[in-house]
Amino acid sequence: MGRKPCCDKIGLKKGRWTEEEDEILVNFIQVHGQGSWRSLPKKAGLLRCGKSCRLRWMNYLRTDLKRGNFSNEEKELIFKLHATLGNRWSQIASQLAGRTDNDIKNYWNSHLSRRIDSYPQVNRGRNTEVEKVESSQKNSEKDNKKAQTTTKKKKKKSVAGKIINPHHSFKYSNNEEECSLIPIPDDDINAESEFSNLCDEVFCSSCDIEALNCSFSTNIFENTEHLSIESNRTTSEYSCTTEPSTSKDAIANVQCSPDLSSIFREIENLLDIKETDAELENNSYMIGDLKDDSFINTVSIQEAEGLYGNLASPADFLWDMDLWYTL
DNA sequence: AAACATTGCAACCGCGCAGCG
DNA sequence: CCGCTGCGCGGTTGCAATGTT
Repeated sequence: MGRKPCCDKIGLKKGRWTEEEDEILVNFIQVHGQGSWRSLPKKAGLLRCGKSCRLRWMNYLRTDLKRGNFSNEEKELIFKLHATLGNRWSQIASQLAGRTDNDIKNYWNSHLSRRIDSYPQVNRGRNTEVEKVESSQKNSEKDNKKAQTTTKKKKKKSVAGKIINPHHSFKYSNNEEECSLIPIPDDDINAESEFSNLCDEVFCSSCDIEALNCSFSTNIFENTEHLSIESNRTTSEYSCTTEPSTSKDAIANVQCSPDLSSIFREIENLLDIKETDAELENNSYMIGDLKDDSFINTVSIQEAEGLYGNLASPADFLWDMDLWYTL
């Protein structure tokens, strides 16, 4: 026996709500209050399903709802909460006054997700393994396209000064610099958690002793004396190769914290441009447009830092780490 | 100007869960 | 403990608005 429908759908209206229907619903709830959605339509005289009434009220007619564009503070909070909560939209919505889960879900799907496709997949709620694989495949396709465009760009210049975080490996990997490696203790290895396997003992041979903070998903350190790291800014993945070796065998693709890419995307967001190529130069992020290869803008490091102040979660901590550098 | 493609968002659908008898 | 009911959630769809060719 199948599940009983939530209401008798025969003769019920579907689709967009009219002003008259809205008025009837609002008036009824103002007099009788919320609750008993199943019986509400009949009592109120609406030819709608109870669920439809509830949805209309919760997502649109409630007086405490905030309309209009999401502020930068709200966007930042959504990023932050999504990193820890995944697609638990109702929980995210509970942290944003006046925003509904549907609002946030829609905004995420249409605006934000495409900007952070490459973020590490942390606690993604009820997503299945199949969905994760599919998502990963989609991202790869996008990244491939983007990579094809990016290769047309001129090679990046080196950055003056030291950067003590994955920026540096990113920058130097383009120049095929090597990083020497100090093995991390066994008890630091925990394959269960992407972030718990945090290695803070990777030293870059080309920039004295400064830590590169990367989170590795697999133990790639055993019997490895040298490690060369290539970073893909678009995917936030670091592909590692051992050195010396007869050939540069890729031994692992490791996921790293959202590095510069997260900042770049935020900048893209702020400047309302769709696809950029950005680099750190002269104490500013240089923003170029991939479409016509033209220079667009610079954003100071202080401005970029300001985007990510007072962050607390593990993921955000790593974002913060991305901003550690000395010049 | 028309046809087609893309985007944004309101609304729908099905499932899981909690409460209750 | 079991089945029923209603609610809430997250995924998906449909369509109007907007952009592009």
